[in-house]
Amino acid sequence: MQLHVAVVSAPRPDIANLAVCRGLGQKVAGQIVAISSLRKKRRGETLFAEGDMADGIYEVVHGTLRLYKLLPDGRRQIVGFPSAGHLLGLAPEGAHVYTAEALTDVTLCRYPRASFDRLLDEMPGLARRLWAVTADELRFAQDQLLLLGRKTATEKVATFLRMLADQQGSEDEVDIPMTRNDMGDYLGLSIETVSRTLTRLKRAKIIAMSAVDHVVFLNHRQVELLAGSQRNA
Amino acid sequence: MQLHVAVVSAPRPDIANLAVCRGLGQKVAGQIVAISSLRKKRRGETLFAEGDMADGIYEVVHGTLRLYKLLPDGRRQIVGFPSAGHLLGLAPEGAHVYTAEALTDVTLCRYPRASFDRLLDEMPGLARRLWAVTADELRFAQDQLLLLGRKTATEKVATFLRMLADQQGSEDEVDIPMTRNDMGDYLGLSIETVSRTLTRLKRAKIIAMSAVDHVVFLNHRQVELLAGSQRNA
DNA sequence: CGACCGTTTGAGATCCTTCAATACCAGTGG
DNA sequence: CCACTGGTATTGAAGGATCTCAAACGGTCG
Repeated sequence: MQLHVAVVSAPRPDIANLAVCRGLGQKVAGQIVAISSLRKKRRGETLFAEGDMADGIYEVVHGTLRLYKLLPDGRRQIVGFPSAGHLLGLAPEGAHVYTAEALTDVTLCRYPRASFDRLLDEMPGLARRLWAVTADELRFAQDQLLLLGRKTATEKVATFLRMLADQQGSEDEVDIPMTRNDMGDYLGLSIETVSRTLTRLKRAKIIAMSAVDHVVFLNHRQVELLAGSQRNA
Repeated sequence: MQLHVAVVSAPRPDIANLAVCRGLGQKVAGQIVAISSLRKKRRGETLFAEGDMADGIYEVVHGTLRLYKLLPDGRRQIVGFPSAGHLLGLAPEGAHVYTAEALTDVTLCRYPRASFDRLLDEMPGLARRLWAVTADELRFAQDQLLLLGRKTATEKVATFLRMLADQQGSEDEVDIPMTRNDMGDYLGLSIETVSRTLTRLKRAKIIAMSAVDHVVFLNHRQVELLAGSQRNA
């Protein structure tokens, strides 16, 4: 239902160096692009839901998604906010284990399961690359376990802001592309606690906010300390 | 400092079908065994610490480990209790991101980084297998995120008991091989809360305990409900 | 038997949540 | 231009789940 053909015959330049391909040969990268197709979702739309059969692997080209799991009564845990360059649906087989929704308008590159499997057999480096990517995600998830299990609300928020900043390559300013609700469901906090914590950080002159979705770090030292950067452990 | 030579020249039968090898050819499995060496640790000993250079990959042959991360002030989050068949140190490069300690006496099989890398190049199926294993661990970690971020103490404990039971292949009895302290640090709870929660489950006739480290499920239905098994979502 | 270590229980404090009201902001229609 | 509306964010007050501190209990091992 997408523009496969158009894409394949005239891939856009930014597709040419997709993250999956990085580190693989030129020819090989071409083969990957050949099986891919673009897909777009508007803000709020669902890409796939927890429990759906995983019929493909996706790479985010543009925009940000929200991945989450639900408890029967509706409590939600967001497990990630993948943006450009991230892969999802990496479970090699079976059903998706989380729901993926567009946080902003997004463009994705889709690799159908079957073709992808074939490529895995043909291209020696690919599986290894996917292993590396998945291992990285695992490491990230384990950091998040520490955050959810053992950090206080203030530490959680500080960690989150630093994380966003790193992701945006910004040293002392952050845009927050998600709502307080999303932040809360990512950090294991209520929306009110997120809000109050930000207020407290403002009052303590650790951050400033020019808008509800824009934070400036005033006291880097303190932010690092609260985030409990691994290096100082 | 271990019995490498003895092992390599006379691998014990149970080593022959290690988990890494599963699904790989007979010949290929032999090659893997060839680069491996056995290592033993006694209860309480440290296999490697967070921050140590990852010089190898380990597979648990016998016993159980405790993997954890620390905050600067000593707060601890246990990220897993790998037992026979599990792989660790799967980060393809760099430093270990958690500490690994022996929960019980353990036997491990070690694959040195360098030799392992060589094998990865030579054996097409291996990287893919490692990808699958790592993806599985990731899925598990994400379930744990939901637990830590959104479940109540009672739900956490119930989930934990069911998880242990599944692991032990037992339908309605569980041995708890770790202390309350370990349980707490795994579930993001204090040791007292773990204890009180178990007491409440006992009083509610949902479980019974013949010893501090042995639980019997009395009301399966209720345990499942509390654990919030994914399927009912 | 006594010491030790882990577990349980109790009481009080704390952090975070819940419920409720208010504030803010962008978009819409009068 | 401004009031109105809907959605999100902030703030307040009260309650509750979990934590901390402290003491008692229980099993194990010399």
